[in-house]
Amino acid sequence: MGMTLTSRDTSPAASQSGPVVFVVDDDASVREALGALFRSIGLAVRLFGSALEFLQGKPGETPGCIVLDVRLPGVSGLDFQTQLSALGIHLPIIFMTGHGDIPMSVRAMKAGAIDFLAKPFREQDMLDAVAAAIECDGRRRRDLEAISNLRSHFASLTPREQEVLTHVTSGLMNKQIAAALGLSEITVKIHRGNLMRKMGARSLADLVRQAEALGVGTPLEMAR
Amino acid sequence: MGMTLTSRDTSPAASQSGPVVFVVDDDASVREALGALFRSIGLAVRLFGSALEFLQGKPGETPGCIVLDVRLPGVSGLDFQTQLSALGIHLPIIFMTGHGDIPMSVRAMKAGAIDFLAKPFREQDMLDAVAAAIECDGRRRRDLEAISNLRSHFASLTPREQEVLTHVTSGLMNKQIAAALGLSEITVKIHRGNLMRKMGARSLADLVRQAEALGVGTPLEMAR
DNA sequence: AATGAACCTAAACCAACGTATGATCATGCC
DNA sequence: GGCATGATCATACGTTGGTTTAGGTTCATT
Repeated sequence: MGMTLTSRDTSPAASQSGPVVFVVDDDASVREALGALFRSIGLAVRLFGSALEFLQGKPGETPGCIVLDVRLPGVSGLDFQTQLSALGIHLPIIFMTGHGDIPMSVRAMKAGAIDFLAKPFREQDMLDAVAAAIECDGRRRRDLEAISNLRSHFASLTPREQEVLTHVTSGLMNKQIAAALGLSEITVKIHRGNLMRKMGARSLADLVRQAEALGVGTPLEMAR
Repeated sequence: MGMTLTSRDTSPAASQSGPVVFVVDDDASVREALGALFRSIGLAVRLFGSALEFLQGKPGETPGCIVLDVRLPGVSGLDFQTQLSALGIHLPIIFMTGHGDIPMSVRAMKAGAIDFLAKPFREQDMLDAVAAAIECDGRRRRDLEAISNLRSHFASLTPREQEVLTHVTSGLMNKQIAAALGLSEITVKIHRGNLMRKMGARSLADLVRQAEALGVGTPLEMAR
């Protein structure tokens, strides 16, 4: 097969199709074999010969996972894992290697890899790992989107409203918040009503949970 | 930060001394060498020649970690890891092996092992792993104790109070709770006041956070 | 100059919350 | 029987929460 670069799949709707398996391996035959394997179960695939090539694409938005050879031209797969993390690309990684050792695999797993397969591996093991990785990425993305929504709601609050929110979710009464911020109680009530509406919180319990997810308004550990 | 608590493992007051390293290896010379190593930095050590021997002691209460050879008489170290988990013994495990392979190490790490060291390893690596494991166990125990306190508080509530708590932390008003439980509003107020006192919650925000930690009173995912 | 956004406040009002006080009833235990 | 506990309800009172209406300021943008 002369195809060396990205083999964009037939499906044109690359936006919201499904999870994609990014295969990064310098051995073209391995790439192609893996590509065929994943396509055989209906997964979209993109193939890359190096880390740089992979970065040239714009991953990170697309859901899926990375199948990564430890030995790459240029950087090592382990270092690449670190780079990706630093770049904010948190796609689950499945490592594979022909000449790996235990410390290598342990380092990869400690750094969050989903799996680490020594060549030769059974195809089923790879498929299982990819399935787990995609499942994991899906969960991560759902969680991320949930708190992203929360954050945008929080960002839509005025500074004052944000202050009031943190005080409210800390369990302070309107009177106390007013004193803390140098306001009258009625003003606090106004802000409070506004922020409840903007945050889409239908009860104080709602708001506290949202604040918990956002990491705001929990000043001290609860007593006892 | 080595807490230089005396290695008086002789004393029967094993209650609140410090973290203990449980070494499980069938090779007596390895056991002794590890024992000496850990004692040299002020850690308490207990040595075992087999998994059974280890279980004969009463671990699980004592904070610390396990240093475990993969090859053991009887069960394999990996299987033993599973057994311990099933037994509710969640001490962090550091594996070591002279004849391990990558799948073995990956399985161990996936099952939650702190580290997996191939012999021969550097002493410093083992010490680092043990330090990390003890730190991890400390965190786990602190978290566990916190929610254990919460649970005992929750258990001290009467059935009715528990019901009311879940409804309150779901964001319902007293009136709605009363309707849901077939009570009058005043009765709900009574229960509510009592449970706030018993739970040691000084505000509704407090209570919601406690309920969150307990996993009660979060009926539906928040809208939007 | 005008507009709008964010901020602040007040008066008035109603709903919700919380805590007494006092009482009834059933259960289980000594 | 006597006792404690849990559960229930009522009346009453005071506090807290929340909205509406009706103002006011400052500041940046238009």
